[in-house]
Amino acid sequence: MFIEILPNSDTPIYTQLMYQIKIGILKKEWSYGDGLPSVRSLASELGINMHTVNKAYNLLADEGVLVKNQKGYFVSERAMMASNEHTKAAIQDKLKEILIDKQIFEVSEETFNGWLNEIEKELEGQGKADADI
Amino acid sequence: MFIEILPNSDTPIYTQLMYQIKIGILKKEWSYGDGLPSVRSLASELGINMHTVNKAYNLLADEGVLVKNQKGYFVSERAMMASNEHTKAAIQDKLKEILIDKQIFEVSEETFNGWLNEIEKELEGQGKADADI
Amino acid sequence: MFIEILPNSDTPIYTQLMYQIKIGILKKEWSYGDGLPSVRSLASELGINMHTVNKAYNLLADEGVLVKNQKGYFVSERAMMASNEHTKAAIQDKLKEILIDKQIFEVSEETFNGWLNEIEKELEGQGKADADI
Amino acid sequence: MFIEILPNSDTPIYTQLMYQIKIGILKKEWSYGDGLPSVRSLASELGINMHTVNKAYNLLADEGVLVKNQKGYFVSERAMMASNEHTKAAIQDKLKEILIDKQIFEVSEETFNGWLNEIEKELEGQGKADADI
DNA sequence: GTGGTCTAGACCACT
DNA sequence: GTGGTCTAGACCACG
Repeated sequence: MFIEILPNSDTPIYTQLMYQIKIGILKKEWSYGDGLPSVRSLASELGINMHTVNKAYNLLADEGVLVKNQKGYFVSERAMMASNEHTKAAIQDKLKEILIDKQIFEVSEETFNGWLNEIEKELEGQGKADADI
Repeated sequence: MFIEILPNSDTPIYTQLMYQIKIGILKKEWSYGDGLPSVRSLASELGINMHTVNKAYNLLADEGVLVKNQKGYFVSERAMMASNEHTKAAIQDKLKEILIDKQIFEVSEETFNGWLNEIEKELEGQGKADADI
Repeated sequence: MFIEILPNSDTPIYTQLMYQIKIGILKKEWSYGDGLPSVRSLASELGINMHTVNKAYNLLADEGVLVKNQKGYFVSERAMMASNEHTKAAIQDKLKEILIDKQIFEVSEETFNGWLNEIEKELEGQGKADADI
Repeated sequence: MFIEILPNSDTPIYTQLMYQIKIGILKKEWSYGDGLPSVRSLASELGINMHTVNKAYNLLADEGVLVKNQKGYFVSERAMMASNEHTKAAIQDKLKEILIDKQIFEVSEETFNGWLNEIEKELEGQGKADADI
């Protein structure tokens, strides 16, 4: 799994990391039960601080995406990632902001749907390939 | 135009304000050339800091949604709000995050489309009413 | 509110702090909506690190005991502190451990109930006094 | 005696093991003078580290629940398990934490007593059955 | 002045 | 060698 971090982005590093890991799971580069790199090794590999990785891992554990035990962090069962109310509300809020900007900046329905498809195709990645076998 | 600010919210006040103004424009409560309340008056009306209103107005001017002259801030022509590359990229980034979470938390296509429709209907709101006249 | 931290205890400082704040709320030394000391001021007052206070505040916010906004941390409404399943399970697990030790070490029913009453009386504190008025 | 270890748990394995052994004693599956499985055999049976079993046994010996001699670890007399001051204080501290959370999260007296009874019944378990013989 | 983020580095608990 | 805790100190976002 190649994780790319942009240190000068306005999204915090730990947030970037959370999404990169989620993408890795969606692309089936990690599966249920797989262990993630240790906090310290991933930190040194990415050239960032241990605590930043730790924060990302912990938030993912709070969301139910990862589980932790004394041995480290692991990908949890999909069933555990049930979206709670808080998560749902957050998604809806973000969606509302996007739709407002879509209308204000007059992004056409075609362009918007093009983006949707493009991103969904990108997220399938390896998973799609597997399905084709 | 009724602007509602939630002081206890994760989203910064200036961001809330930006979206509330955009909603006002979408609902046609303000049209091209209309002047916005002065920074000071809006700040006191909403009970928030003057600098916060100023920041929101300035960012909206950066986005091309408002224009500023010696008299104050005004709603710009829709054509001026053409999405520049930066804005487009921002929308796409947000969209990607949403779609990742949608898949990770297994939000069904139906539920997601339901949200989309619900929000779009909400955004029509007053605008729709006007059209009916 | 006097908060006492034992740096050499085996319970982490942030946990001690969480319980001390909860006690403060139970004793009505803080009420709904009251703001807590700033992360940095409480840290310096207690002679501990800012991040430790921050962790305690954040965990209390996760539990619903506090709410945070851009202005700081505040005591949330009692209704918001609804015990979720996770919290309940944690309490039950702890309770089971206590009852096991109670029986293993042959703590009599009388002694145990004495402890219960003693602690509950201690927790009433100022609240009881108010009720007496 | 069936000992169940949950490797994915917040409570350390050695702690889980300590309580499982205490439960075994309460349920009279081991009595005064009975020898416990050797450190190595129990470790391999449970699929955990030898040091972990050793730590649990040693702590139980510290608490007076087990005694150690050249032949191994044995259940000590009930009288030896008399709660020392340190143990008492530990129980009271835990109890205080529970009662704080009970009040903060508004667990009703009925619910709480329900939990108490449920757990005590569970701890009788096999012991109760023996008594019936 | 408030909290948020990030870094650097130390010591400890668990296995 | 794993994560957990704590400290110290810097820079940024928000109001």
